[in-house]
Amino acid sequence: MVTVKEIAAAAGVSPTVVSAVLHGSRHVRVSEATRAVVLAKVEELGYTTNFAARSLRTARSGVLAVVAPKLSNPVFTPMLDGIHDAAEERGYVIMLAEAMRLVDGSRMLERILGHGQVDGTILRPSADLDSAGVRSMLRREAPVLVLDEVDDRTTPWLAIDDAAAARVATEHLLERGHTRIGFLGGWLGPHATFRPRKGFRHINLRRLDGYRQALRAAGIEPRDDDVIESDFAASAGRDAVERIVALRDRPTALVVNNATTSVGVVGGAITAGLRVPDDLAVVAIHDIDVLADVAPRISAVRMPMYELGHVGTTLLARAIEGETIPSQVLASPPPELLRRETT
Amino acid sequence: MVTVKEIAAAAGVSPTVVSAVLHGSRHVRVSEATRAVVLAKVEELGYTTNFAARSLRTARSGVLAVVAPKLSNPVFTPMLDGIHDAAEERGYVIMLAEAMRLVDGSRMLERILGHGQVDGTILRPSADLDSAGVRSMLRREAPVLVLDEVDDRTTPWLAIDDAAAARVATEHLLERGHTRIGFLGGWLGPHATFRPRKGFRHINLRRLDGYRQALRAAGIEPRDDDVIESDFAASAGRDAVERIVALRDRPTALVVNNATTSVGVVGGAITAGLRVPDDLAVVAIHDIDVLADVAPRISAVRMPMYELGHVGTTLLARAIEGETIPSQVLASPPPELLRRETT
DNA sequence: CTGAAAGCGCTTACAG
DNA sequence: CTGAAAGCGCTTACAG
Repeated sequence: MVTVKEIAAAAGVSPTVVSAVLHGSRHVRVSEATRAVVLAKVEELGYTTNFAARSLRTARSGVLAVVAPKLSNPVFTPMLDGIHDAAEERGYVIMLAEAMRLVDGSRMLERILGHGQVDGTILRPSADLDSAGVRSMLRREAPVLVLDEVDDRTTPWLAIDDAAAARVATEHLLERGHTRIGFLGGWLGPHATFRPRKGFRHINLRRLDGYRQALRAAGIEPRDDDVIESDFAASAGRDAVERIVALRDRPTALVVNNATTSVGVVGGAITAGLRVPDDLAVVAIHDIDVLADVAPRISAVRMPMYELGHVGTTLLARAIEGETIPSQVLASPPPELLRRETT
Repeated sequence: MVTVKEIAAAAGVSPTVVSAVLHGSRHVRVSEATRAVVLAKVEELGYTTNFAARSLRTARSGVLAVVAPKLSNPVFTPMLDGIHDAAEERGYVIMLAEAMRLVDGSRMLERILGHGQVDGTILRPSADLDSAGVRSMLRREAPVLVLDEVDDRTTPWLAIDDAAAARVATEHLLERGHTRIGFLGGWLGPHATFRPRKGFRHINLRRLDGYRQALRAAGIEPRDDDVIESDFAASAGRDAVERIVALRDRPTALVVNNATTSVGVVGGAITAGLRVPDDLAVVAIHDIDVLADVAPRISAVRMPMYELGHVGTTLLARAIEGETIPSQVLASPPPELLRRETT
């Protein structure tokens, strides 16, 4: 392996100068001639940086960890794009980890908790913020930013206005003339397996709040039996629709709190012989590519996930540089309704 | 930050012993009593490994880079699961990178090409193996394994029997009585923007081969105009179906060489007023969750992507340890037909 | 404009 | 069973 020392020897300068040529220095000034010689030798001998050595010396790795549940969820795709773009702009590289895999003793958790490998972490929690792995992460000295969720502890967070998103969806259905609107999703009510900390309104509950606000604003009292608990799997939509169809007295429209589930909802409704949107209208919260390709195309509320990822990563980079960063709701762009064929 | 040296001082032993307690050593033996004291101090002072220092010393980072086009493609989900599982078993951690982002000068490429950060790379190429970034990666001394594709250069590869997958799909349609079967996908024929190297049959062309083999085995001469070039985007399926519907003389069944596209194909067919499968039968190559949730549910050939990722990662780990690994087609499990409602 | 030297924290052959 | 010492490759205050 070619080292700085070898380049220095070949170019007839000191390692100091090589290092300065490679990425500048406040203390060292290099003449154009020297710089050219060094660069030529770097090229000729095929020098590449040893990042382990650099990290050890500078106490910076240039790596950000991104932890999320089910990274393959298409909802995260634009968020990851935003994270990548901001990371590149700020000189960082991304290490991705599934939250589910961060069990005690996993290699990845070891690295996030250790030194010299990860400068900071973006954590997109699932409803349960309180796994042992996550808790130890929050105790680490390296900065953590909670993304797409609100945290009532001291960790800084950046979230979308989820209540507004559900309001936009519900208002759209109200405008289409519906008065009996259901809200379908996971981890919502008394049957949820996840128990939020006392007084803490997690992402799904904040959306539920928005849905209820919109109904009340239209003079409709929300009904608890129109809040339909389901799972997050794609198949959960089909299961839920089967239950809904069996009801004698049922909603004529649904706000579906999960883009993937909405595909199953519409698929299940059609299989059950319902006409969509005539017998059942559907709006998904979150837009994903496939919603525009199924038949009928599914209406959705676009969430600013790219912007969330981009702004969040920039905030984390600032935290790493020592700034104290504020927790906040992403101001713009607001959630936006995309009307398609299911409403 | 707590260091090995500090633990040693607190426990009244040398750094040598601390290191040996933390992860064994061929040369150093430690008594149970000493071990207990060291571990107690590690716990008490909250020691965590500095991975930069370890990597520098051992010349191993324990990090594998995984490079693929569009990681969010659901087709890759099980492959990434397999990679993660095998990595964990072998003591590695994964760094994910989008191939498209590995442009010249990107931070991530820099790291893959440098030392001390990445021990080896799994490369799932897109049809064009020849980007500048990829080429320089193949020139690096750190091992590279090409996954889910065949490479005619010296890089070792592990691939699925893609011809067999297309054969299975085509044979199923033949059994259902179809005699006019089309093959729809990207980068197939003379109109493809990608030009494979002379004599090189890339993944899509190998599937095309399998489709033709199955037709010929049934005594049907493949027709060039039944090979329908499309894009990989989900919307490409809708566009392609519009073109197909417009034909006076058209296939009654399609093998769709892309799971996401197949959703658009079925959606577009329904929007165009076709009955699926009566007017148009569809089989996708690759099974993804959503195919089982749309209406009608889409038939597919399951590809062993989890196994591909798992075996491939194990091979790469062996290559890193100095073994010469053979290029091969994954022997089992074979591609398997999942019959649903579109055939 | 350039060089000599120290040191980041770890692991490991070697000596006892 | 344990310790002293070297060194991985880099960057950086400091001296000139």
